Amino acid sequence: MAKSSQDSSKENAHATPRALRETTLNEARRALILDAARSVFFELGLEGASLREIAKRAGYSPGAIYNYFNNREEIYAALLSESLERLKEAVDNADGDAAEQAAPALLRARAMAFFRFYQDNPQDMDLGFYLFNGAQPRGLTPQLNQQLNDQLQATLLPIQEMLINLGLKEADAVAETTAIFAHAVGLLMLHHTKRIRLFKQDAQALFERYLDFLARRIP
Amino acid sequence: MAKSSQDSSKENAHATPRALRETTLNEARRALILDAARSVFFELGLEGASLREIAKRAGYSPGAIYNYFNNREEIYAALLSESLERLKEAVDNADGDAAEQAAPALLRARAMAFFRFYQDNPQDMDLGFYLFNGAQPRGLTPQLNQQLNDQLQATLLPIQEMLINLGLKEADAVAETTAIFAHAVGLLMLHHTKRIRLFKQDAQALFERYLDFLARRIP
Amino acid sequence: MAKSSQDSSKENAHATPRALRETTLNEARRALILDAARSVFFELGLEGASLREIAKRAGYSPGAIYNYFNNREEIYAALLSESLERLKEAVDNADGDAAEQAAPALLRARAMAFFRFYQDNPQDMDLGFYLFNGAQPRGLTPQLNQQLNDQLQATLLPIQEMLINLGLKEADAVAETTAIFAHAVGLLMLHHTKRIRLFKQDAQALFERYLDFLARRIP
Amino acid sequence: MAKSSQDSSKENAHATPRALRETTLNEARRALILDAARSVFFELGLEGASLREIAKRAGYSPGAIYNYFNNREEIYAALLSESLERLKEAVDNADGDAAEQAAPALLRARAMAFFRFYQDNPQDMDLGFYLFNGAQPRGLTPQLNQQLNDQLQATLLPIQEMLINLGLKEADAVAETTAIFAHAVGLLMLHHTKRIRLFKQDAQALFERYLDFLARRIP
DNA sequence: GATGAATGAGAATTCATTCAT
DNA sequence: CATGAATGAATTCTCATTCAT
Repeated sequence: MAKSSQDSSKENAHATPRALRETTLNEARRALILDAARSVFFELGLEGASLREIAKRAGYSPGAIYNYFNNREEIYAALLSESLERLKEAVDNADGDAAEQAAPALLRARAMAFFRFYQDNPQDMDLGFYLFNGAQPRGLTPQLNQQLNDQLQATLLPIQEMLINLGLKEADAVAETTAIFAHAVGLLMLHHTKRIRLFKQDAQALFERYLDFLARRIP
Repeated sequence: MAKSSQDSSKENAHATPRALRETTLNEARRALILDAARSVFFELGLEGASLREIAKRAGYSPGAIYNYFNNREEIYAALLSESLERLKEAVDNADGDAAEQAAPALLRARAMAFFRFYQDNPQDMDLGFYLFNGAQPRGLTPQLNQQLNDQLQATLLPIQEMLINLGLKEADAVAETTAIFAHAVGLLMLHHTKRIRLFKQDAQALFERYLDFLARRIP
Repeated sequence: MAKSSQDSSKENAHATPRALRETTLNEARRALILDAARSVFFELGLEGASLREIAKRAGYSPGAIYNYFNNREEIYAALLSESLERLKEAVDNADGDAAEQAAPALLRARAMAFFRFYQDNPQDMDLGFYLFNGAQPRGLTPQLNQQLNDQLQATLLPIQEMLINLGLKEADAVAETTAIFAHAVGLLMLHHTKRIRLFKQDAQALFERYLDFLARRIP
Repeated sequence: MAKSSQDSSKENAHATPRALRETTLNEARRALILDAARSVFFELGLEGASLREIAKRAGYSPGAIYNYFNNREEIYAALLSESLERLKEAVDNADGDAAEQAAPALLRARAMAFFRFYQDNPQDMDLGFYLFNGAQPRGLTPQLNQQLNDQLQATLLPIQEMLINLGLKEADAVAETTAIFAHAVGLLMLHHTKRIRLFKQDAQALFERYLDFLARRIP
């Protein structure tokens, strides 16, 4: 089944050459559709992102899409999942040269990586808001919904870990992580909708300011 | 020009009795439509809020609506404007019995009033997100957009004033107001989309926590 | 509301000239659509009878149809209802010159009228089979279903009355009416599907034969 | 020519061992598909019986089906053919313990067997109506159509024989057989569509009543 | 023989908006 | 002012069938 490409690496373990080739092809085509979907979504936004348009850009007839996805929402879910993967990578790689540095520096690096990812990729935020709207977005199976939730949480783990590392108790670390997340989200909203201009403020500067205050609270 | 009734008070300044009567009638009918729109929007959400449904509830035919609004978005804008009025009222009345209290208490009361308004009225948040998405939402004239922006800012003024009152410089007060706003928005997003459950946190508690830390920074 | 034209005669009782004109126009347009639907249904059968095709033949866009009918099934229901009206008329008028005749002659005249109606109008049979398929055809409200059932029954009443007139007890008359109905339906099926050719028989002759035997049983 | 497997016994007469094996295999696979089709058809009805679903249940890909049938209708034809076989079997076996009984009892037993078969297997009736609709159903070759007609006729032969046995002339026996067939079909229609409820009658009781009257006419 | 990707036509609805009346 | 009929474009999704592999 082409439709469940998630862990194809394992599935391919003992595949025949032919099956392997087909799976690979399939994934390439799935990726093609996802690329088209992303481009549509980013250019035309939610409203313009119709199956027709996605199919057209992918060079497919509308019906063909259903060989790779069960419905429109699943495409978005796949897009979001992939976006969260990139986010996770961004946060995981935040330490970079600073890997040897002290915990406070690492905390800041990771939080900033999170912030910068969404600051630099506004469309990824839209994606998240679209699908994270409501407890269980229509069209998504509970499994898919759960998976996306898990991915989101995994993304924030490196920040939480560092807070614990800095001496916070588990409970406090979770609360603080949530607060950091919320603060970032709020600022990013203001930033991307340009409402922040009303206050003549800069989102990134404000987020750094928040981290400054945080650093003072956690010695 | 029945369609731009916003500042009708000024327009009416030198109106003839007949024109005045008509304008008044017009506004009453506009209000009727807005009532219908609000009820639709609150009951069925954005998706279900079709012009037809609004017209039906207002006792009008679909076409008649266009005598009062240029398009569907304008109705939403009017709804949002009215929502912002209610928000402003909520914040302005926050002092309540505490009016005689010290500045820190007032700051907290006002910030909490803002937070609570959106916590208790999720639909008002939806409205805001729908129209505040993007620099100049489709279907809205720059004037209308500006007006909504102004209303939003006016809403936060009481908080900013109190920060100045507490000794912050104008610039710092604006920054802090923005930060409070952002933090509230971020938490409210997590709250209404129920994502906050992932972290097993409570939005209001976290917001109060934020205000606690703020109070320590501003003695 | 144009959509419930059923008892428009009563509704029009005290209508203003304008309302009257509009109602009349409306019914004419409804009739236009029904004509188109009938022609589609009769030419292309069930499968080809799409809303699109009906709209095209009626000179309407697909969406316009929905001003007159709530869905596709309702059109068919209206078609069937109208067909049953014609059937009823045929049976009611069966006595004709024979009105003065003896009961046995009248019974035969009525039964034959029923039979002939469906023999001469095969499409009306298709219509009936389509909508009378299953206890409550999808898309039909219970009310509509009930109405059609009632119409069907009313159609057979003149036959039943005559059987009572001939001395049958109520219960026997109902059973016999049902049997006559079933026999007619069975023969008509064989006739219209041309299966009767296999037996080199003539449907009408067989039905008359059935009535002959019946006459002998009921002296 | 795998696709016209109907009289494979003759075709195999002088087949090479290899061809024989292949033909046998083929028929087994055809049967597999038919089993799947039957299960789909009985579970989901005509509407839900898509080629895809049939293929899935048969463990085939959609395309593979076309190696065994030229189109969807042909599958239904095969299903109907098989249904008629079962019907024939039911009628042929009707005599049962009554085989030694008098002709009137046998006539009744056979007619009732016919009736009961369709009363107990509504889906077999649907199948028949689907394909016996119109002189030469779409998608069916004249040959196939002829074959199904023959099968249907063969089914009624035991009844006709018994009528002759009871003294009816050939012509009368055919007419009476047709009438019995029609009466059964009409009642079964009323029964399966539940219309018979309108008259508060029982289909089987009415059919027995018909046979009672018939018995009196044929001493 | 079998696959399954792809087509292309088609399905019923919905809706904001326009405009003659 | 108000009507409501009409448009026309759009929506997602389904399916029998074909065909390169």
